Amino acid sequence: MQSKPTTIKEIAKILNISPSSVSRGLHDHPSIGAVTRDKIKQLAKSLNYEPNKAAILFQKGKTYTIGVILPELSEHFFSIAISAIEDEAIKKNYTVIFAQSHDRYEQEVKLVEKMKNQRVDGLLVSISKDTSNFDHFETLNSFNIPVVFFDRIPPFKNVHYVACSLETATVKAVTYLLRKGHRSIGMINGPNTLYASDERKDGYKLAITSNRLKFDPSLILNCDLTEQGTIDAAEKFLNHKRKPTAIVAFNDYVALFLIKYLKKLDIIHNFDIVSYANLPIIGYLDHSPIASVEQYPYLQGQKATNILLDLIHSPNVKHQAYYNTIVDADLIINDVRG
Amino acid sequence: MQSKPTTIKEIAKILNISPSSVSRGLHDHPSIGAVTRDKIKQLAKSLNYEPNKAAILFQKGKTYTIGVILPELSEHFFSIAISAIEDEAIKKNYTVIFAQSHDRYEQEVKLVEKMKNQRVDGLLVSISKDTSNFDHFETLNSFNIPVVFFDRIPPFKNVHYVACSLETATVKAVTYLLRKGHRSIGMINGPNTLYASDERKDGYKLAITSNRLKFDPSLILNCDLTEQGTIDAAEKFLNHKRKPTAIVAFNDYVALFLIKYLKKLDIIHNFDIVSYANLPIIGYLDHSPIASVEQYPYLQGQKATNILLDLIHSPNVKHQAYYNTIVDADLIINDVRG
DNA sequence: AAAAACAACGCAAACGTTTGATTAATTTTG
DNA sequence: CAAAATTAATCAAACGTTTGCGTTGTTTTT
Repeated sequence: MQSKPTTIKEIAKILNISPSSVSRGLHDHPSIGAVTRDKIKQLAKSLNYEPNKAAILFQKGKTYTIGVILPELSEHFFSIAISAIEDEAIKKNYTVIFAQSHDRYEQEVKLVEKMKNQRVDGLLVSISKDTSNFDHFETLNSFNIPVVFFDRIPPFKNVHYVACSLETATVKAVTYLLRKGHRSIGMINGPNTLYASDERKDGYKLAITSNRLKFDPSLILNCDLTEQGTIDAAEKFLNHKRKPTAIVAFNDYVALFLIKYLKKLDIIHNFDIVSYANLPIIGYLDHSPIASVEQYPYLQGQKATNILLDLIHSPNVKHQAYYNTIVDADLIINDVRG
Repeated sequence: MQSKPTTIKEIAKILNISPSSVSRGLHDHPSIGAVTRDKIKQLAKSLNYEPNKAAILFQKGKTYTIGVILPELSEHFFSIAISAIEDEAIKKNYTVIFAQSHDRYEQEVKLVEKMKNQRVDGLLVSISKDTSNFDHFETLNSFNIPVVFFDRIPPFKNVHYVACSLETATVKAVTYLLRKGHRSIGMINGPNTLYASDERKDGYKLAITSNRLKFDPSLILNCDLTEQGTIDAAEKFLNHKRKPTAIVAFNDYVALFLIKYLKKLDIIHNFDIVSYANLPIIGYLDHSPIASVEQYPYLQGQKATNILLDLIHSPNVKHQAYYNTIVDADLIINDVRG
């Protein structure tokens, strides 16, 4: 009893007109009579006609689909971002397909290929941790598939991207700690492959030097963002000749690992920690960061999607201008301490 | 300079053979010579040929796409689940498209329609809070689109589903509290439209009665799962003639609202709270539930996806047997208290 | 040596929709 | 009233791939 979906052809046959007329009728094409148009629409509705999207996509060479590649959907930041992407896409009648790179470069390369095969109309990408080569995105260029990077973006400007000004945010964060009287501030930074790491570093430097203090590079440690990596960094700080009294953590996960470790050593009260917001309930922690950089994932997702849709709809001319959108990050002070 | 993707036709023309031969060559069809097959494959590779998926989908009437409809992607449980779904789907070369009902029935109905239009090969659904009518899924039946429900499932058995035995889990939870000496245990339950609410209620009853205690229905309160709803329920418990000493919260969000409220009143220490796991770091809370029901979202997502793919690949016969898969939930005791 | 079997390929239709070109019917215009 | 313009509809091709069937030419079987 499997009923096949109604087609334009069937409607045409019943009404004794041509399929093209039906198509035009359904699309309010000017060269169709009002009477037949109404008859077509009425019958279509009563037969529960649904356009066969596969056929349309095939015919038009467009898929009305945007692809999203991100490192890890279970990370709160990305789940919020893709939630925004879907909300925004559905408004414009686009469908979202997504895939996770699981922070692996090779997987990312494969997924870009896959998305290309799927003929997505555009691609939204947050690059993986260990992506330093960006050739796989070049291909998309020649196929005229626009790409907008968000949050985790490549370290150059000649691409479209939406990201936070983490530099500015970091300046705010470090300045806040300086105002609180801290004179030795450690930073557990991410890997150097990430542009986000550069920004944090630059912000740190800028905050220090513009307060006429001397910048000590050994107070910035790189970290692979794992728990062990965080512990290693923390240990180095504990043995540092200028043992920091405050630490800027790369993100809430690092902050969490750090807090866990410092709690275990029972020295958590000797430190003020500032982090970058990833987790929704970090503020409810026993010992939580005293301030957090809010990166507005929903807003980033929204903006990236709108830019992408804009590029999709814009004429095929090579853009020489790139969207380099910066979403302001804010420092959220977490007054209530546990 | 926008290069169009290579097609089978072009390959055929270059090799002076027919498109059908090229197609067969690429698919290792038996009735094609080994020599030409290799020539075809070689040329295809060198021309960077990628099959036009839209065309194939159209031709075959299959999309190799599964749709996922869930209430809210930013909820941790669902972000984990869909992460599993995608991981599982990509293994079998399926693509995932998803959409959020935002817990609204009307939206869910629309999305089911949309998914049907998209001609998904199958659908994975976690139903919205206020869905009590399930007609919109009936349509899919006649179109032979299998549906597997997961986690939030309809209150009847003649559908495919994967869910937790929340009844069993609740028995475990309440029994645990009874063993700890609690004699008045409150439950902040969800809305009655959810099957999950029934299960919790049944589990509660079962635990109480099988311990030869009398069941007091007024100790189970329904809640709309909002912060205010939680507070309302909490207030009722505080004014209850048998004021509970332990509370079973519908989920971590409710627990969070509850803890916040009880902390504000500074009576948090008078209560033991048990919850159902939604949030990754609930254990790090200042005051956290003493135990948590783990529902294994990743596992549920995996199983649901595999069942769906199974149904997709199984012959079109009407199944009279339904997959009713129960994933065991575990009670995780949270020994370390803040 | 004739008949049968097989291997390797081509032909053409099909999937559902859109769209430029065309025709037929009607109305307007000088 | 014939010619031109307008309206309303049809025709046919196209999008890329797959697949049942038919057609060769070659090899094996009797």
